[in-house]
Amino acid sequence: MNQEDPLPTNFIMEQVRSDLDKGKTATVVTRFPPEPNGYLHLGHAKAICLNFSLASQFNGRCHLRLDDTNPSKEDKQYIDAIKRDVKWLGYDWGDHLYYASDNFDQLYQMALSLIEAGYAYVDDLSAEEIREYRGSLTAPGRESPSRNRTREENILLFERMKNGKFADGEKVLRAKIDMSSGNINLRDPVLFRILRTPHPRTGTLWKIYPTYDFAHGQSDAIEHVTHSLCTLEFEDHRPLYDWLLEKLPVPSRPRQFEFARLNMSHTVLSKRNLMRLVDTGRVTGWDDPRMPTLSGLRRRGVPPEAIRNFISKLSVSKREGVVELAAFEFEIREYLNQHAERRLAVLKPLKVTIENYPPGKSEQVTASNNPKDENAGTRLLTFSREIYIERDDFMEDPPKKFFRLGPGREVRLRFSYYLKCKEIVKDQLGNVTELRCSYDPETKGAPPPDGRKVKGVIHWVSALDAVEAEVRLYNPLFSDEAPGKEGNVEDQIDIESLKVINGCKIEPSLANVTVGNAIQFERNGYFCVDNDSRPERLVFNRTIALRDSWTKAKAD
RNA sequence: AGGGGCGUAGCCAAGCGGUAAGGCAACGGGUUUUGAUCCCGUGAUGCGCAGGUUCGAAUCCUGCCGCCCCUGCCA
Repeated sequence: MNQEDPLPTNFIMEQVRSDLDKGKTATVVTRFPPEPNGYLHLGHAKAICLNFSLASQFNGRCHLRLDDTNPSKEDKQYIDAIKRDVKWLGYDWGDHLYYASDNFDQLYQMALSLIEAGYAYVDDLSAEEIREYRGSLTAPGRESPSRNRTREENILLFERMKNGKFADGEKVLRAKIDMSSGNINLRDPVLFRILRTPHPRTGTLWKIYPTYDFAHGQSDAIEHVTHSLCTLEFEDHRPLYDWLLEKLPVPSRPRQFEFARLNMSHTVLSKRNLMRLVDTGRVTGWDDPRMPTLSGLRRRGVPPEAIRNFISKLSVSKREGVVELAAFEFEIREYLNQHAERRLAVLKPLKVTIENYPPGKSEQVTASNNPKDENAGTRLLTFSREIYIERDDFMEDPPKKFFRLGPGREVRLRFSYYLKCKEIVKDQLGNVTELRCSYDPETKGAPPPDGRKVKGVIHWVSALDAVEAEVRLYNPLFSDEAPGKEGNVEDQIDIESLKVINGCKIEPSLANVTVGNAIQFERNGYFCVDNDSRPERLVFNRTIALRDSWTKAKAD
């Protein structure tokens, strides 16, 4: 994964370069440390790309570390999903898969050494009391009565915590730092807590678990991580991160650097909100194609390359902002335009009978698979007397700038002939049910001898070999720019975010497309086969529509 | 008694004392058998505000203002 677009420089790269130049470190080791308590989303993608590409640019390495220090929230199912998603994004951690839980024993020993050094103590205070003693943002905290226990007593108590002699929450191990610090993280933070919940990996072996603050920096040190990247809300934790590394017998000295997390318009990117959407059943699951999860984007047909390009163009800074959805959509189209093969598919079919084309006759026309890629080759399409065109490509009473079909109008059928509308057939309700047209046999793949021009080119499918399919059209989950700012996200879902169309007529070659392949339905958008698709019932997802200046112009 | 961050175009963002990169969006124009793609063009006399230092300031100094984060035994 070395061949990415050149990354714009950013403050973290500059830091690394300078550390290398000054000899502060010989190699670069980063890590992506998700907690296995949910599915990865676009926000994680930023962290993944950042950590992996930073390491690869400097010929270092990036670890995947599952930060599994809280068994009450974590679950095994998430671990596999996380690994699968990171791989799908295009990154490889090689042999460097780690778990914070691998370090439980070492962390316990380190805690012991902190106690020995007089920097930690077992506290009897309840959770509520600790909160009370902590003080407030503007008032200093008070020292716990347990703060001055002897080392011996602390060690004994800590051992008993470990051996399950106390109930959950009865005691905690705290660092002894400064209850009057302006930084609340330094007011004797909790290092270990009692939790009888079985752990997905260590089972019932442990009755106590380290907190994030105690586990993270030390795990970084144990893995010899050099640059530990995290998001802005951990800036306040850095003094504690450094304090622990200084006091503990650690094998290396990692440093923490913070960057702004990704926010995107019309999207929610917090585990809490995504979980709500899933739990309330407002989406079909974590992999609903409308979800900004990696599994959702994958099912939607968004190529991992597009995600990587998007992230790499964002650059990295400490400014909290909101990236417009359009910037992401641009990268999806950009990639798909180069790589997706083109096919003809009629979403809302309108039957056309070509009166001057002999009944029973058919012929083949050649169609380019991808004008952007000569190697993609060509394919043959059947042309016949009866075809389907898009309902939206016909208007009985067209406005001035409408270039498509209308009574007496002529257009080109893509890759084949000129077609002229002679007559409209309607049902009793006045709905247009069929068009009777004529074609010009002298226009097959070439301009007519008389040089007349048509402005419109429309797609079509022969009634002879068209295949039926279901197509699911997606729009952003939220029409609101900043969903969830107030109120519940699940109540803000745009009902237009999913439209299912049945009875679409698509060219037969589309029946052979497999999951994971991107296809452009010409003039419509980029599509992929959904997991729900079966040979007898094809289902396609629209990844994203083509840019459309026509409907935009119409709206003005 | 508070602590930690951040302010450059609608959005993202370079810039590191020498006279405001780039991308997205938007808007014009051209090409086109996808109203797509592609190509060309248009935007900050000004960098949160006010002072100061300097020949010269988005960059240095001072003071304001605005926004975000922190009082889980979550991460």
